[in-house]
Amino acid sequence: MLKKERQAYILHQVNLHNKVLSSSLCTEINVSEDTIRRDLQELSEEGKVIKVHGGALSHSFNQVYFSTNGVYSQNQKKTIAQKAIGLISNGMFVLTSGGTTIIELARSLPPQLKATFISGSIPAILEYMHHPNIEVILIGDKISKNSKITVGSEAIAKIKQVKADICFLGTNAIDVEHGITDNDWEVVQLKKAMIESSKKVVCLSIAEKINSVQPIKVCGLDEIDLLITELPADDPVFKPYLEAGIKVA
Amino acid sequence: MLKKERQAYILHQVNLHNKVLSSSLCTEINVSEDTIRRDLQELSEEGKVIKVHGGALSHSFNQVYFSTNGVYSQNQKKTIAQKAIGLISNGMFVLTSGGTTIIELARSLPPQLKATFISGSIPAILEYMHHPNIEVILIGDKISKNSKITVGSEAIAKIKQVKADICFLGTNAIDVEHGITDNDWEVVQLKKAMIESSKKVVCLSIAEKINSVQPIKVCGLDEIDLLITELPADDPVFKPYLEAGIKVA
DNA sequence: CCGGTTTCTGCGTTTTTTTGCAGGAATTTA
DNA sequence: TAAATTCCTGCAAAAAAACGCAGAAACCGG
Repeated sequence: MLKKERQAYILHQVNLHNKVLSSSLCTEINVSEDTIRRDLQELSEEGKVIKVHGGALSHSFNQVYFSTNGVYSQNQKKTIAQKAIGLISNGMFVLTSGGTTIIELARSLPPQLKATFISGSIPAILEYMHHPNIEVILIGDKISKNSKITVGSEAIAKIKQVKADICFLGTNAIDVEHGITDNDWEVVQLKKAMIESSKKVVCLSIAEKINSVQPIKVCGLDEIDLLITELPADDPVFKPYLEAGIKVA
Repeated sequence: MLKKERQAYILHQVNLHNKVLSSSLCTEINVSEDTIRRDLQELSEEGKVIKVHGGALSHSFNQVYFSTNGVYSQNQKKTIAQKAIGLISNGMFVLTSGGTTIIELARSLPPQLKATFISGSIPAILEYMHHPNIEVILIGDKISKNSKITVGSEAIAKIKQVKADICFLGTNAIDVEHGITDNDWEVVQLKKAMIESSKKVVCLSIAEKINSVQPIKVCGLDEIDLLITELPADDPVFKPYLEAGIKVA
């Protein structure tokens, strides 16, 4: 096998699988590891692949996972926020949890919207406060420094006193079988209370979190009215969710 | 699994869920905890994640909102804050109002201090949250956008449930004859409640505000235990206050 | 076709990287 | 305060990479 041929094969494999192992290449092509290493070296110098210890990665792999993009998935979150805003109308009482998607929602609220937002999330509250026409109700209690949200029985009791028109939950993991799950016990208690206190429950989740599971259960899918992601509602990934009776937007 | 691959997975998880536990990662990827720790170490050195005890946090989520606004008369307020800090000891329950002097106090708290701070002021809460050892209790209710503090009957009711060791009031105006006065009716109600709920009441005020009057009365001098300004305690301006039975520091 | 040169490849050795492990220190939690 | 985690340091084994070298193959001008 010619050198050029070999390198073409390697390149092909890298682009196909986003990664190659030197060890598997040298058994596939039946050459020594040194040869493979030299090939990878050259391809790397030409910028065709990214050489790493044990093999090589495609350039796209690096772009996807190590993007210097400041805020992760911000564009997706903006899309989600826009869809969510369509559900809010003047005069509504809106309960929200915390999380970066909720922050994006808070930032994207149209200035002329007049509504009342209720939350215990400090970052979310900060955004709501900047809005000219929104009334902000803060849920008080002990602050969890991790999640930057008020947690505890007082907070839950306060939430239970409310009857909100709609509740937006930033979602950490959603799965057909396990429903909504999360990783912070206290935050889960809050979310449960929020769900109980709202006429309509909307989950905001970037598509990547779909079909993932976290240790603590928030609620089953049956308690969710609407799931919002950045994908179009007819994406095949939603089929099992639609069958479970959940609406998708 | 290649090292880069592993790190990409970790980064992905962190950005997705805002936090990861070393323990869960090492079972997911099936490597030792040391390896995970080393990966987190590297990613943290590259600024991709924030390493914490037991795992890592996403950088975007941990972003702190710094109110870098140039504080008026900052040096005087720093002096006041230092004097005030001397009154706080470990284990205390501390009630604070809002205002820039209080913010300065919050920023100057020594890191090893362990105490519980209770407030409805959003800027103050932000500062308390940055402190490693302080428990923060947030007073909830409607937020007044003007004063960035929660106001209303719920907030007052919550304050009345507390019995704090000490209460720090940012003071807008103090006068021998009229006592403490302010210009926001709702904030005044809060301060009154705070005074009632505290064993000891301390007024923080820059000297400029001494002998000035505002429209709404908070309380008379007799309800104040201590007045702190940036001036030395024996400054002649305090003479009438000392005669009125108030202590000055 | 031929001698000389260049390039390529594989092998042995040395060096570097990676990973897991044991202990003791530090931190968190009850 | 005591127990349990988690963290750090040094170390050793395994894997991979780098290096030097030599034989083989290809190339090339005459």
